[in-house]
Amino acid sequence: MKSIPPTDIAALPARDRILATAHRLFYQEGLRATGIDRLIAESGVTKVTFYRHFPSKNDLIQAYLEQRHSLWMDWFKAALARRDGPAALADAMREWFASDDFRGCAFINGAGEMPAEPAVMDAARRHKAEMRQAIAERLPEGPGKAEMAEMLSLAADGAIVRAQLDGQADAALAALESLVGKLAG
Amino acid sequence: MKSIPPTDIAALPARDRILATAHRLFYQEGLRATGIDRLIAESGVTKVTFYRHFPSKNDLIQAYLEQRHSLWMDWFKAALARRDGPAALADAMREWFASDDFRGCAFINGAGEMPAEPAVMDAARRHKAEMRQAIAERLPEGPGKAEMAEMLSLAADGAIVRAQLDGQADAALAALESLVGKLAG
DNA sequence: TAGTGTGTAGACAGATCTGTCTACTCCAAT
DNA sequence: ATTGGAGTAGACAGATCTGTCTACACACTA
Repeated sequence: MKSIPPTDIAALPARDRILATAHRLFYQEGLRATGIDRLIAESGVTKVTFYRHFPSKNDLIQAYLEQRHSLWMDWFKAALARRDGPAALADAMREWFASDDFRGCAFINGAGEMPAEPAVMDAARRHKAEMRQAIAERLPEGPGKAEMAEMLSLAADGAIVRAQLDGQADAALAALESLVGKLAG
Repeated sequence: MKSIPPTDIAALPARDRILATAHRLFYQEGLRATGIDRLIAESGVTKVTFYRHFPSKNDLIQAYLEQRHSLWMDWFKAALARRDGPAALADAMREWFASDDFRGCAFINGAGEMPAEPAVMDAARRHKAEMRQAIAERLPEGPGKAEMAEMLSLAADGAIVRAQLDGQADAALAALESLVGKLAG
């Protein structure tokens, strides 16, 4: 999976530069760890421009989470479609974990960091619900479909966390593949 | 599971009051979201006392993570010992998720929030490694033991994240129990 | 008694944070 | 030509943050 978002932002309009920079820094370094002066410097805009497009830092955080959700979910659905059955999930995770900028799930990270922000918690909940739905849609119809989607989602989140904390993907992927294999067998 | 750490701190020595307050606030609200003036006010100590015991906020964060690890792991091992087989894991999670102060895993939250702090990332990695080991130790000897421990750990982390983001435990527990049942079957 | 350790009160400093504002320029549309 | 939108430069303000410091009191031990 290529970086989300694009890293060459110079030709973008100011708003997109800000959002791309925010996306990169918020995801890599944390929401509160990223100050607006740094966002402004790296976006190549001025403060007036920054605040013209995003009235507050929280607005930018929300825009970042929306963009993240949209881009990630598009990628996820496409990745799941490349192979039949639950093994597609492991393949998708392998691809994601291998990307240079992988640092876990932005929504898990955000919810852990800013539990007092309803917008962040809502975004996280909705993101995960849609991830489960995407997984479910690729499963064969039948009485165990919903349960299988729940279990696969649990496995995926466990693997995401494992890969993030390990700082590398091998053990997470091995465990995920074993688990998916058990569930598919 | 009763709250970690104790909530009635008035009779404790100053250092323990600081650490207990830090534990509560860091876990509930986040590391950076908790400022030292608040810690000081709620600990009932002065600034000199605070800094006499913890030379910096980062030192306090580390002490918090160490205490958290120690208390949680003691509880986890005891909880796993109450029942034979992988179902003990689901029981332990049920107990934890039901506690009033449950807000996910302090180590996942910390790693998501402060990836640039090696001490936080190390603590998270070690915590999860010891959790996997605790799970493994309760499994029967055999060729698939290590793999099973890996899969159960993945399931546990997935359930932890799910319960945290949902803000309630039902779906997480149902999914975990299904998954554990599949693995044990 | 003297020394040490631990506690109190809270003022202070500098850094960093988020957000507000003035003044100006350029471009496109009317 | 005029207007509006979007961009520039960067100063400024107040709040919040982490950490430093003076002065003093009390308890315990040798």
